[in-house]
Amino acid sequence: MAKKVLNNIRKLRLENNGMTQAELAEKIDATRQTVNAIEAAKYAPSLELAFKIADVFGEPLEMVFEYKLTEK
Amino acid sequence: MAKKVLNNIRKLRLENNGMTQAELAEKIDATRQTVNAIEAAKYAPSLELAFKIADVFGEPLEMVFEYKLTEK
DNA sequence: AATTTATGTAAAATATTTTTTACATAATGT
DNA sequence: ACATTATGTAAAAAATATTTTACATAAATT
Repeated sequence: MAKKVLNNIRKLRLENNGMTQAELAEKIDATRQTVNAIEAAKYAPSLELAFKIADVFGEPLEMVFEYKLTEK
Repeated sequence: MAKKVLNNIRKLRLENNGMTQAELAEKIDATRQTVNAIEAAKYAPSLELAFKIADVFGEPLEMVFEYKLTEK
């Protein structure tokens, strides 16, 4: 009933030569802990961070993050 | 040299029967002041709010918000 | 001209995101 | 087996987003 922000970060990291969380963090000027939390969907990133992450993978934002209905 | 989050909210509001800031705010469960600030790019919204706004206009997020190099 | 509606703005309070520091475990390499 | 690298997690502080309350002006309506 409620929409949630989902992401494909882990999949994209692994597809990109197994980029580590720390490497991704460095590329977006954030910390490893932030990447870890966002990837685990502990919280959603700011729009700016979301754009930076999508840019790293050369994907449109909506290929990385989706706003979707989730069962409970 | 720096990228910034730009938006087309005003344009989209006007195209949608001149939807007011207050009406948009209500549809996304935010306040009129928040819509006003985001529209004026005083700050960028959370990713979730950004998705909600895009949904109201039936547009993909990247049609509403762009992360672009800005002169100056 | 007077009234109502829409927008701009601001300060303080609250909520959320991000950093910093730190430790623990899992996975990989030597 | 040992050492190194990657990931998970947590608590407190800092930064940023959002609300609340309030007032001011602009624009539209009667």
